[in-house]
Amino acid sequence: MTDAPLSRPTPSAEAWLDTAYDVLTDSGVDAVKVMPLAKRLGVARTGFYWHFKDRDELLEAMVRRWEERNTGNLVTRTEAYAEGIAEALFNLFDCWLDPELFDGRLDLAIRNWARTDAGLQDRLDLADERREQAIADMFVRHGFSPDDARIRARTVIYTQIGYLSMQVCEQDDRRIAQMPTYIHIFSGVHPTQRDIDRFMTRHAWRLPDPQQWPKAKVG
Amino acid sequence: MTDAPLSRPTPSAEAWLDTAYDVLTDSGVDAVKVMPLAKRLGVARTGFYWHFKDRDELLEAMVRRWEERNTGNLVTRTEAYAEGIAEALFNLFDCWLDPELFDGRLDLAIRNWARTDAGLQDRLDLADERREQAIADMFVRHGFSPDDARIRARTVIYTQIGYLSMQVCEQDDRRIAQMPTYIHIFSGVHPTQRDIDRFMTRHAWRLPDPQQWPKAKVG
DNA sequence: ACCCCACTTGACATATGTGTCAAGTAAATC
DNA sequence: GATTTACTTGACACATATGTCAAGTGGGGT
Repeated sequence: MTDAPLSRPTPSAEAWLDTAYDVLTDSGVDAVKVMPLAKRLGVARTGFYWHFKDRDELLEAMVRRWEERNTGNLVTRTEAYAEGIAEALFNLFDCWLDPELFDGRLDLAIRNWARTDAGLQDRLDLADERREQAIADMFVRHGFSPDDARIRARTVIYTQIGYLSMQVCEQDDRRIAQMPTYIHIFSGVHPTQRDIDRFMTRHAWRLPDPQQWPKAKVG
Repeated sequence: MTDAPLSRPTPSAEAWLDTAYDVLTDSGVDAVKVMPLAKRLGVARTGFYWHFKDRDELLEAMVRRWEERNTGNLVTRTEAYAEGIAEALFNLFDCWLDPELFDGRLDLAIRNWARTDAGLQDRLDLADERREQAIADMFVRHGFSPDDARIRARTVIYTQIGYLSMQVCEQDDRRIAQMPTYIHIFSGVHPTQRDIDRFMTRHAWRLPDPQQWPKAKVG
């Protein structure tokens, strides 16, 4: 694992990286091997070593891609302006819908990989602590006690990681329809119609039919 | 993968199996290889093939071990008698504390493995559906609407799988202390002092100091 | 004392992976 | 048109894995 920042990868290095990413996210690190990647790219295996020192350097590049993405965006979403806890949670939920904000498949792959790589596990623990703290702070800002906020933050995080880990595949519209209920469970508060509409409008293009937007419950 | 039931393993087959289990649960399937297992056991690698047809047969035996354990016990816990939803959830939480009832490490290992094995993923999906249904039924019995019950069941399951997936390591007493709060989040109801005492008594031997048992909140 | 059964072993054949190196190619620069 | 630069290649050396097989060992039953 090098410390030097990977200097603007050439198109071909990029291709190795992209293929490695695909394999990592859908089969795990153990499947990221130079020989199969070469086969997939239809080039000679040895060319790899011109672009990367060794397999580890490729893997390190992938970890970078992850670090620069998931946690930062998530923390930023928790800091967005919100009138109440429901709106704040809706803001956070944007991450679960937009792969640009949070790459769930990559997060899961990194998480599994970390199980057998102590160094990576340390980096992951740091990321997790940052995420948990950011979400707990959000609850505190909306009037929850610090202890309660921390456990609620964990519930939110564990639920999302559990969702990813269980490979649930639902269509966006179904997931979105359930989100107001999740908000109620996580916060004890029913989102208002205004909260729901704001969220649904933001994700309207993911929803086939605006008539099916959920209605707020009296609460 | 054979269909014949594994007939009463010899002591030595048992040793292969146990070692394989250890490696599976702490490094994943990809690490379960005959050669390293042999090294660990200090015997010749080839002896393995007297006890098992091939590597797949060993893996299949491990999946059996999992199927015969986790889901069955969990479903049974959801069916235990309970005066209210809080007590019912406490009953379920026994699984998260007693490795005899639910082997979290094994569950996680199987889950990761299933990501690259379609057949196993199917078996896992069936297990997950059974678990979800059992927990949802439990909520319904305690007065929740079917839709709400289902999402609450998912929250409970995802939270636990997320907890496992995140490799959180906390001491039993800290986890136990937080459980009443989780109960409140999952059900919207604060457990009574009676619920808490019943649960704490059951797990007293895991708790160093009875003075620190949590107190019920007015709710 | 014998042999057989349960089990173990080392040698072999083969596949798949890593990484090095000197030679090859093709396009841009001089 | 010659040279340099960027990149690719096949041959080599080596490690690690799977699975087969014929030969070996050692304890219990006859």
